[in-house]
Amino acid sequence: MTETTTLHAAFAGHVNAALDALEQAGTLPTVPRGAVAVEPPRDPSHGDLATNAAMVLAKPAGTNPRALAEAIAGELRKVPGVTAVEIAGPGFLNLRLDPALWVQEIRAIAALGGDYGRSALGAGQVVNVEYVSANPTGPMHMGHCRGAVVGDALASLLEFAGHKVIREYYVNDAGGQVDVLARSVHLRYREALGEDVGEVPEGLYPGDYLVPVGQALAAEFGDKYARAPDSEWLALFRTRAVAAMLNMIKADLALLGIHHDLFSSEAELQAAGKPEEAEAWLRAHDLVYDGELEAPKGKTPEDWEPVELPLFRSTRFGDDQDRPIRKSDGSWTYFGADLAYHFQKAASADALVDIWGADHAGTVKRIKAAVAALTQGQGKEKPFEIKLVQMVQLLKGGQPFKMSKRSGNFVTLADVVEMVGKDVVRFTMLTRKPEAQMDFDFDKVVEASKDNPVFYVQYAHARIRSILRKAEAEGYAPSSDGIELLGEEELALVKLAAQFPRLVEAAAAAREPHRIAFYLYDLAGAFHGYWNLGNDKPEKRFIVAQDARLTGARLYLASQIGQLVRNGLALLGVEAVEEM
RNA sequence: GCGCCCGUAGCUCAGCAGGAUAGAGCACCAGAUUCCUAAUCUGGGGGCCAUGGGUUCGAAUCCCGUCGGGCGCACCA
Repeated sequence: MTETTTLHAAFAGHVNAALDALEQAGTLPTVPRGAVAVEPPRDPSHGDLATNAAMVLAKPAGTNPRALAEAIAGELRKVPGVTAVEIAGPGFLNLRLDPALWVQEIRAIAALGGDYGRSALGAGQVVNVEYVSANPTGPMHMGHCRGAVVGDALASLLEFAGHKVIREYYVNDAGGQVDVLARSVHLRYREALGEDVGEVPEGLYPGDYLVPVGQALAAEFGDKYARAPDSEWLALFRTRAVAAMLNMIKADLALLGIHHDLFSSEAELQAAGKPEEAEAWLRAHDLVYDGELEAPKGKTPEDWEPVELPLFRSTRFGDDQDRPIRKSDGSWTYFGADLAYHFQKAASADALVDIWGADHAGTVKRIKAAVAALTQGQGKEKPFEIKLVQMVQLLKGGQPFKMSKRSGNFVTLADVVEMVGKDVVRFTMLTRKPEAQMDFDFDKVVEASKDNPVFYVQYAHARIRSILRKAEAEGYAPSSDGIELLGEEELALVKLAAQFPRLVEAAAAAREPHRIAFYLYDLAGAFHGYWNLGNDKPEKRFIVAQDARLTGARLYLASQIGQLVRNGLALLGVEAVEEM
């Protein structure tokens, strides 16, 4: 065997081979097997692995589950290492495996090291993951944090599952907000020149973070633009301000260990005429027309008046109303530029994933519609998913914490990372499924107590490193020589470890990195439980005096569990610490 | 009014492409420390999986209605 095959992958293959054999023998007609699963049963007394193949295939095959189960069982009994195959319940096939087979899985972890769990599932397909994409008008705040962490972990997970991943950030540097930014910076520029500007007027960004930007411009240009009309400085100040904000955002993201491959500028996209190209194509296919915008649903504002605008026919794709791609002054709406942007992304990827905040949920339908229309027109529709991460409610001592970029009085990501650390922030954001709302209580998280699952997991790794150090000092070394000496308790740990590869695939397919975090928590729990056996029973400790073979085998197991914890934490971007 | 997300133990949440008796942490109760890190572990009580229907061999999981919470609803981004 030149390639190391993990145990679950091997048995998925064995079940498949058994079905092949039955097809060839004419026992089973050729039917799709998509729903066939091979997984450990919830109840360990049911065996080591179970498959639902007979139940799932009975109906399409026109036979009954028990009869089919008998036939499959016959094939599976031939597989080396299978000690028993039982048919249970409505037609489950429960397999019991030779413990030696499980023990081999430890060697697989050792052989593959950091690659244990890596999958070819993605088959090299290029997936573009766009995440964060916060407006470049200020530093990152906690509202951006969840999407940033989830997107980054998802990107790592997809990579590990065999995709080529592009980590992309879309820079909205073309709209009205960046003009406001430029004017705010101009104010700070005049302030830096000695002018008393007083309070920052309503409608401009008041945050102190713009002060150094104004100072830099004052140092570079003197009072050249202090009294000049904005036509002379607006574009320049906008460019400078956006660049400064982007640098700040990149520094903030770096604190979380996040680095994008690509920053795409909306302004450059527009300068290159991409939205015009998209519009022309959509008009040619009757997907954009000049029409009257409907009044908003619900409460209609007093100043509502009908206008004619170029509209995209998103209602054809299930949206509530057609959406404008240009404003009445002819400039692009956010949507108009965004559809061109997504079209551009689709050209260099096999699939697209966007991570958005839930406050943008209302625009999902229109952009999905536009991407479907445009990529269909290009030949084949590109898979495009939008993962919405729900709001994070910031609490401090039970009191809600308000965040508002305009007030300039918000909780920055940098502050939080400084307070609690990157690992706590990242892990905490991943210990809840993204589509559920979340409370982030500072006092709780700052506590850094055992309430934080991240410590529980890191502690498991630290303990492993600790025992390996201690053993080395006492002259023991991990060794697979005595691996057959490992018993029930060790096997339970191995069985949990062996699930990692299929978990990676399931999590990647579902685009749900949080599953890795929960798995690591379980794994850490199993390890701590095993460790504590030694409290009552000295013979269950890792280091057993006078038994170098058993000690070596247990250290070998510990070492591989440590490797596994590192592999999982690496996907989440959390450090595996040596000691605590 | 409409769209999307959520509703599982007292609290915070898992539940793996419907699967066999619904899980964990916290809190509560009872225990464990001359012991490789007690930042830990062992045992116990606690559930009409919001609610009413439907789909099927089987539903916390899929479909429809209702109730409750969140987000959004012009040319903003």
